[in-house]
Amino acid sequence: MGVDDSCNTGLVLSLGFSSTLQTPSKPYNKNPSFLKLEPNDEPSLTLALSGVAGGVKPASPLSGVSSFSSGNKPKRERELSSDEDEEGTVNGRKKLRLSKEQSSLLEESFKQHSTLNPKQKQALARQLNLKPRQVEVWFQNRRARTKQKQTEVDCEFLKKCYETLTDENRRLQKEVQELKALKLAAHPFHMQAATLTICPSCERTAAAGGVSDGDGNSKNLFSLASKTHHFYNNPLTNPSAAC
DNA sequence: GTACACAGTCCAGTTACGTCA
DNA sequence: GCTGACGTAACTGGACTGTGT
Repeated sequence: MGVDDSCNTGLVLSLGFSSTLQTPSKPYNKNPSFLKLEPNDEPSLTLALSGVAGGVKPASPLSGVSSFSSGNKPKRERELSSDEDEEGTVNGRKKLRLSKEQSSLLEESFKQHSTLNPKQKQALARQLNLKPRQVEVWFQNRRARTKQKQTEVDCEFLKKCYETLTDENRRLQKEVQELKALKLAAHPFHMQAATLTICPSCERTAAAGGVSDGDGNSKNLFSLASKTHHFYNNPLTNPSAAC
């Protein structure tokens, strides 16, 4: 799909929304998870150098080697408490199915806060007759699913944006063509110069083609065109951004 | 004040189990 | 009964933060 294609240009095109960036209120979160798009949010496209744009988590120079220097216990060993392998399974991985009551209570809790502090986790685990680790895992997976769903919704929204902008671009291109034709009809002698530009960023070059109007005033041949282009106040639809 | 170790937590990605068509 | 797809519990590894020494 064209929208998803990356060009290896080092540029990042992102769609942002002005009003409701929902971030969970907890100390550990540093990634912009749980970004929610609301129907009324104004989309804004930004173009930035990859890795320079805000919100991009910088890769640690030590990533990939940090485990060598870690003196920590292995995670598996650390996280398995003494009562945790009591099922007697080969690798301690016996999957259980949460009951409907457990699931609905977890859901209720998740609605109130998508992360848990240790006390909440303990309390919930006691209430559900689960291990705190299970509650923690459930919340992690639940957050991941929420994010995945949100990503899918965002993707659909971006597709629609793309289609809308494509249509808009087509319409504006057509309008430019019509205005050029109109201008040619009004100033047939300047046909050659008039074909030079359609873009405000080229205006300076075009101004060299200005002529005297007989009163000694230099007239910009492209004043009409540049006025037309100044309609593009919206950066989303400004064709000069593509230049 | 700084450096280090450690515990705790997060996320992204993966694995593996249970269920259902 | 077998099988593949799917949902999800559980795991792994890296990164980060807070705390104690």
